Amino acid sequence: MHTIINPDTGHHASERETGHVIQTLSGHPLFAVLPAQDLAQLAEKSQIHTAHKDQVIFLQDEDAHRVYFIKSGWVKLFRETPEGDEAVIDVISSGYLFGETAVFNDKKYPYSAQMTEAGSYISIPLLGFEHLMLTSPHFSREMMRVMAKFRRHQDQELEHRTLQNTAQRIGCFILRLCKPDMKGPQFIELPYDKTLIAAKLGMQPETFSRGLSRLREDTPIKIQGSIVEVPDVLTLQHYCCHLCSHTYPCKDLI
Amino acid sequence: MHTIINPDTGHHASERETGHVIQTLSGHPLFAVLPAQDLAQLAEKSQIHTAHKDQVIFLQDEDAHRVYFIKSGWVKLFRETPEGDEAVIDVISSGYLFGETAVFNDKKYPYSAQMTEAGSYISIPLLGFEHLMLTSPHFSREMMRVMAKFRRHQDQELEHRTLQNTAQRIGCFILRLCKPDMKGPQFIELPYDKTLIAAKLGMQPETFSRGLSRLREDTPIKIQGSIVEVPDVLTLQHYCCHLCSHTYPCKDLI
DNA sequence: CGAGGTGTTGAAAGTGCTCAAATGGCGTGG
DNA sequence: CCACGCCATTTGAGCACTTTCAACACCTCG
Repeated sequence: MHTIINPDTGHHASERETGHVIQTLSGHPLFAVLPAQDLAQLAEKSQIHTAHKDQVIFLQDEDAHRVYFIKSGWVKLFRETPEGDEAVIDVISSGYLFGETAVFNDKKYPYSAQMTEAGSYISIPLLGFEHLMLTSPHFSREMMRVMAKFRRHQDQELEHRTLQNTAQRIGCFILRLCKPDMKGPQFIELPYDKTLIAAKLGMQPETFSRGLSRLREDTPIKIQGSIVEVPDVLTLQHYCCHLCSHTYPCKDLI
Repeated sequence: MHTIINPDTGHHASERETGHVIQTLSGHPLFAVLPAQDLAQLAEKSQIHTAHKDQVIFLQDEDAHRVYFIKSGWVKLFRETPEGDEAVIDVISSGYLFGETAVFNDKKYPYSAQMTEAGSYISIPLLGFEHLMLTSPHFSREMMRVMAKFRRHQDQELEHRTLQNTAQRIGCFILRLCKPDMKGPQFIELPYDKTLIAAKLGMQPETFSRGLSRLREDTPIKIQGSIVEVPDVLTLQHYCCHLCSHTYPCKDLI
């Protein structure tokens, strides 16, 4: 059921593709600090991949040869227990880097990565990435900035699990999809499966469904399928955030 | 009840103290990579502090001027919500660095730090630390290694909250205090308050107490006060780890 | 001895999970 | 076009676990 991509069987990058890679990567603060020459060199060795839904990008504990950057679609990062349970570490989308922590320590991926919506991503050779970290202080500084930001994100995640109930966690999830400054009603589309959102928030699908109902009772929110209407950000914010040590808007991660 | 230390009122480091700082820091892989000269320069600007129980080292959102390194005692890292609830991020001891994520992003501490047992720590000027990261690739590489390791630690923490019940989390906590290779019985002393352990594991003190009782029923473990006798690591391991995606021994963090 | 802190225990309420079943949408094959 | 089956989602009922509130034991310290 899992399809493995061999990262080494990709075609050589065409010039046109390399240009595309450069353009995509330079949108990320991490690569934006690189001199054009370094970026071009890295891009030449990188590849663009398209992936179908459910495609596995790598598996936990596999030897890591490449790091990845999402262009489109959604990627689930997760670990599996011997019993077959799955712990979702994160679900990330366009503009996010993953697999990069393998550069340090044991050069094995610490989690599995799987596409949950069809999309595309760029793969970058680990060695080139590592080389940049050793030669460019700006690059490594930026890398540390990204890592530090992610750490805060994780701290917050853990805090939420401890202090918030399920309805509040769901509300917080929706809140992050809203435009914080926008007054008045806004319409949000849930970015992926409710089942997957549940897993990401650390709850069962049934609990998620009930949590959504409760949110509907407790706040003026309206939900139809995957469309959520938030009549007023402030009300929702008051409902979710009063148990949290962070102040809204608390945008995190890269 | 909170006592604030002003990091700037410390005395100038004596030569003898500087030697001590060098010796302590060089025990950490992060500082071990530094050339003797760089380390000496950093140590000169660093200070040793002794702290009593409950002393506050810094508060969340405070401007960060120094990073810290524990020599002895235990330090609680936590955040507080407007409602007065406390989320314990971690409880760390000798050999651990903290406050260092403030170097990146906004130069504010992302959490509060408080001594929970009397002890001592070294404070290092943020600027000197930052300078090293920009000038020494080895140092910044090591820094990233530490950060990456911590990230895995956090991933595991989150997984535990999702998949393990309280008794198993407690068992896992005890297991980490054991010598993994040692056959036969071993005696462990709980390193700090049960109340604090409960908070670190994300549960109420009562739940911790009951979890301990249940652990006593389900495994051949014996507990008297803060002394735990583990007759056999394997039994405990089987009890706690079968729901976890990591394989014991799963030592983490620095 | 009394006060305060730490840890334990009991009872009741709340929360989330499990298992089971129903609902509804959607694509496929007839 | 419709019937069917599959899958995601919802709903229900019962259960297990955790929290809450309250009471109490124990220890230490003044």
